[in-house]
Amino acid sequence: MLTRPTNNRMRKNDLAMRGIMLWRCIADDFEQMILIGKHEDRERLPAESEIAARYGVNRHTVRRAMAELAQRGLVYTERGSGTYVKADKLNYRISQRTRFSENVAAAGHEAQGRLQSHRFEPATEEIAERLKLEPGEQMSRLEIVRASDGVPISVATTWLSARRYPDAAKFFRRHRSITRMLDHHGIAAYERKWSRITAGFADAVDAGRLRMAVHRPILVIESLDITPDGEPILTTRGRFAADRVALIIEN
Amino acid sequence: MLTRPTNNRMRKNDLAMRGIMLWRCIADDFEQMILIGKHEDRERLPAESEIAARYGVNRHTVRRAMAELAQRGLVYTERGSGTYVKADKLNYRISQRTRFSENVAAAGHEAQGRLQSHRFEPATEEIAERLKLEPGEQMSRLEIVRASDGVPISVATTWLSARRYPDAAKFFRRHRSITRMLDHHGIAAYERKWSRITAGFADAVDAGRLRMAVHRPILVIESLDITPDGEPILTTRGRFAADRVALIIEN
DNA sequence: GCAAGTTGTCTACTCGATTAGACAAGCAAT
DNA sequence: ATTGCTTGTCTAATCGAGTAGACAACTTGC
Repeated sequence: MLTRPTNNRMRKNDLAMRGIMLWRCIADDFEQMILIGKHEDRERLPAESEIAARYGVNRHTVRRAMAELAQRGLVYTERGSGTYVKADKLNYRISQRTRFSENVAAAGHEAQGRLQSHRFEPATEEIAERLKLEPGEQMSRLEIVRASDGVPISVATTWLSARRYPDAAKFFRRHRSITRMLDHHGIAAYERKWSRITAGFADAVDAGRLRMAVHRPILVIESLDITPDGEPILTTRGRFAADRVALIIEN
Repeated sequence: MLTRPTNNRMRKNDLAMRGIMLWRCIADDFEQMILIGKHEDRERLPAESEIAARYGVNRHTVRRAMAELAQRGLVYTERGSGTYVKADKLNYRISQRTRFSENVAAAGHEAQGRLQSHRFEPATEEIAERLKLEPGEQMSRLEIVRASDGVPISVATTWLSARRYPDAAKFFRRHRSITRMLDHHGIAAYERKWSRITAGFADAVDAGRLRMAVHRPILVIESLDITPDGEPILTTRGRFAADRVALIIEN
């Protein structure tokens, strides 16, 4: 809550608040509350008109704040009913068969994937070693943003050999699926060899793509995918919005 | 500096910056730099036009930011010459004879004092013990904001016996000086018995009066003043903007 | 003294934030 | 089905942020 919710004339005299728009203050208040965990998942928030009265602002200002929170995936609105907290994290299972779309489908949502950028670059030592290639070999580097019901979940950088998979970007752009892109290159099945999980903070670029604030935490998953024969195919560095995902590992 | 100083069209798409005004971002950047100590005292900042070019904004927007910083006492402008960093802290000497006005005068500045509020309240045990009064005795409680050349330095709560000094508020309001207020009550001289120094953060009210951000540190000085005979006169709880003051104790 | 550079001030304009009010559309419970 | 409440949408108006340009007033170095 604002320091003085009922009086927004004082806000203008409050140094800390000057230069920050009303809707942003309100949005930040609710974001804080939700991320702190003060609300249940699917909990109904007060009506827009009530929030407006509580802050002493117009209802439209509250709507602006809620629109912001909705875009960040923190709440969702149902016309005629109310605005509800979306505090559930996507349970993202990391297994031998790890597929983004299947993880999202299992949660009852619809998955989207979008190729943000594609370029060729030589393999670093690190990547060459992972994929058993020569350092300096030309690689396809795909930057893919993945979302669940429109809410961005992760941004992943994927490297694969440009020689072996020359049309990776083209096929991914067409089918929006790594699985089908590999299918076009004659790889019918692939599985996860290993995953390495760390945590950090979103940089400006990732934060923008994930529609999250810069200071929020992310989960970083580096991984290697192989054919059933053990042949390395691709390696990925994924950054997951930690506020929206929980990783599940079952043994 | 902003993440992308040269391009402020991207700023609008940056989630973290949406709803925060341009001048506020620029002001925050410079405040950060100055408080971190990246600038010398009296160092000249780039010209307004150059800062504007660097951020890709209009010069007026920079002026708005600088006005903010000037009001917070972080910079000062000299017409025709430039804008300069004001990173020097007021050396506030705590001695047997501690006077705000004398400390400010010693630094070559002009002191101001303003009675923010005045009310009567019974003495707490703590205060009664300090002043050798009965708990519950009626006290005058003065809230005084003190400034140096217009920059707020401290806000102090002073308690003295309403019975012995019935016109404390009236005389202070007239002369804006504790010394002269006491003179009217027949106290020609007084001295500091003890001071107790702690640190903390400004609450919303103090932050507003000190024109500082809520999260900035303050020095808290509790003290007792007595007559040369050892008779307790008043006790004070002062909150000093730590960014603007250094306390000097010489033995 | 002069020229170059800097802050201070003014006007005019556009755009978005915010307010205000009204009504449509949809949900839920009686 | 009706009633009450809620979100969605629209219009109109005010105010401040930000842009643009010009000029005055002032400082500094030559």
